[in-house]
Amino acid sequence: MPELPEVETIRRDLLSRAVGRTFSHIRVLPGAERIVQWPSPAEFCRGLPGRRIEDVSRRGKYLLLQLSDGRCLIIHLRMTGAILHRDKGAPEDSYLRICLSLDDSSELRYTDLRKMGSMWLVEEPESIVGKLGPDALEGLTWQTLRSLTDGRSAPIKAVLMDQQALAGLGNIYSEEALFRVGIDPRRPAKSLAGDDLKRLGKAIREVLLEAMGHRGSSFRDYLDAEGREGQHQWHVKVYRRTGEPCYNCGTPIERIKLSGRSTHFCPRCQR
DNA sequence: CTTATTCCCTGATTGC
DNA sequence: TGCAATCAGGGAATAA
Repeated sequence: MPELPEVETIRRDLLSRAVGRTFSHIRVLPGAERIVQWPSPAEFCRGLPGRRIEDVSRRGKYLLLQLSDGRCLIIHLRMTGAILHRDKGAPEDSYLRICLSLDDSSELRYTDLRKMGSMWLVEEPESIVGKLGPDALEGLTWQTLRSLTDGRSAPIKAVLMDQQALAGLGNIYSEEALFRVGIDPRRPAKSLAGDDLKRLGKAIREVLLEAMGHRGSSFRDYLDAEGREGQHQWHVKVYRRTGEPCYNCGTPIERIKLSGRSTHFCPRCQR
């Protein structure tokens, strides 16, 4: 389930592997049409060939490929999407949904077991990513956190995962950041003091940078653009550790449902 | 405006 | 052991 560190890892892979390359043939495999959100799959396949990839950027969990004709290819991986940069003749990958051939006999293979990912080919990227809040890595200050949490009675974890408040955090890294600062994920966002928010902002940054240092977390499906797993799953403190002892105090990690999402935390360390 | 729930999708895991 | 129910979860849509 790619969150900010995973998407950023892929972005960096693509900077060296795809920037400067030009799209040739595009294939949307049968049954994968709904991944292409805009324009129609047929227009999508006609629109990309001949366009060079000028840059790859990121907003939250969205990847943006800036193209030579001024348009932008936007990709969201949802839970099981991956972008694999392979030689044309490489062994086939499971769950291939969209194949974007490049001019150097390589291809970007979009694989996605659950077919929930999305792509857009648009003139104006803000039409897709404009609704996002500030990026959790680039745009985070504690004053920002204050303005996001102000007046909100929703659990702090729900606010951290709200992409229109703060873009980039999902279940893994919101849980890890809250554990790091000892804050109960159920606490109403507005109940956090300024000092809590300062520490939380720092923890979010630290957790994201550490995960990026490990090239992301591979719990089930995540692979980088070279097809390799990340390593941060071996370093999480609470995520999916239900019943296992807290590394701080030994208390079993609890799992609850919060806003429809499973949530892991230490009932003793997080108040 | 807010927060909570459902749906999408398919393979892995859990429970009886 | 076998098979059905549940789980995983980002974000859009919908309900309240």
